[in-house]
Amino acid sequence: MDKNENFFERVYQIARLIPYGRVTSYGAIARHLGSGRSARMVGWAMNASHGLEDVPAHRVVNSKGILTGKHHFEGTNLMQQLLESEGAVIENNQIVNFKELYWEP
DNA sequence: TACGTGACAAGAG
DNA sequence: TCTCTTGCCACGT
Repeated sequence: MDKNENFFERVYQIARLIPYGRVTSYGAIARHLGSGRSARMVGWAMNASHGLEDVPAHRVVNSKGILTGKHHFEGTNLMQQLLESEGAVIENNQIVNFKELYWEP
């Protein structure tokens, strides 16, 4: 039981550590968890974090800085709106200044 | 218990 | 340089 939340909880914790106006990638989180190539699991954990307000999933994108998961948000551009609100520049579902906002745990 | 799925990443052709 | 394939791990059915 607690094991289940354990892995998820770690992903949430990392996401919660992301400062305002910063973004990170699934791979970075996965690598921090010790499973460099299990980035898919990070996405899965994010899927479970929908109802959690403390998890800024909109700040988590793939290594390209593309808002891959925006499809999972309520609005079509909610994820983009949130990121733009934080000073990010989104273009074509991709963060233009991704490397500038890139934050590693 | 076993198979399929999933918001990715990296390597090889 | 671009596209395709494989690997990875845990959850859901």
